[in-house]
Amino acid sequence: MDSDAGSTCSRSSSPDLVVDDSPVNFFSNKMFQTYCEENSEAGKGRSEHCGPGGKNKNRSDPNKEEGQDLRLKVNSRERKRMHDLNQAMDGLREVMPYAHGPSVRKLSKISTLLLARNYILMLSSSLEEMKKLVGDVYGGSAAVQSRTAAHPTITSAAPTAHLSLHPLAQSLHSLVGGTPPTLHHTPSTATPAPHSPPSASFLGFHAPVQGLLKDPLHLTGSYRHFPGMPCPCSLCQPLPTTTSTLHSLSMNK
DNA sequence: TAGGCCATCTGGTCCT
DNA sequence: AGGACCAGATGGCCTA
Repeated sequence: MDSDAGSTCSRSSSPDLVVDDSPVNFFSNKMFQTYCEENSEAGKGRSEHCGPGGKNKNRSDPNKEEGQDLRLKVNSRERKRMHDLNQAMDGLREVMPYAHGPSVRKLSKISTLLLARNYILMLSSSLEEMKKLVGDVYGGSAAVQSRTAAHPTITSAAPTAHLSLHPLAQSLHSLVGGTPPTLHHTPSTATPAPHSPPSASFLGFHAPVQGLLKDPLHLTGSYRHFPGMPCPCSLCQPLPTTTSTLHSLSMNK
């Protein structure tokens, strides 16, 4: 009943509603407002029927009207807060090296968080590797330090990730039976804009993996795996090399 | 049909 | 006092 409207706009973290990144625009969205109004009515009904939660105690309160208004306001705020949270989650999904698109099921919240965590860890370790590599190439850490000092943002993990991901992808997906496609190494385009977020194409993966893998984290086959990309499934968990904290990669659910 | 995921409501707690 | 944040409860939708 009441959740019909809710599910319509929230099931997919409001992809239909979010036509603008601005939260203000989002919440001034007519559709959302309509939903809120409808849901407010539904909320009343729900309260009267002692719906979810079943914690309604003062249904016969003399200040019922005021109490209801307050309750509706609080509910609306909470709803808005959760929508903001979902928007942020969508924003996180967008920058994750994972297949996007209408035909690909959206990552769940927990999977998004796990993937993001692994992604960060992988980039961190890749950055360390890159520093070592550059240090070796230029014969000393001084060169590295001078370069990083001059261009702090250029020490983005992107090239690093590209270099170190290659063996990672090979090893991981040979284990799971996937056939990691040849990584496109295009030196001319390998260097991203300094402030551009890491993307799959930048990391050398211009196309999704051909195979869809089953995984033990309840990700259905509709999820696409990128070779070497951090992935919430345990098979694709990157193997940390630098930090001890990386041993707890698989956050216990 | 069971289980996963999600949105929503709700009351409590903490902060400004 | 009002708002933000949190966690528990509940019910709907979807998929295996």
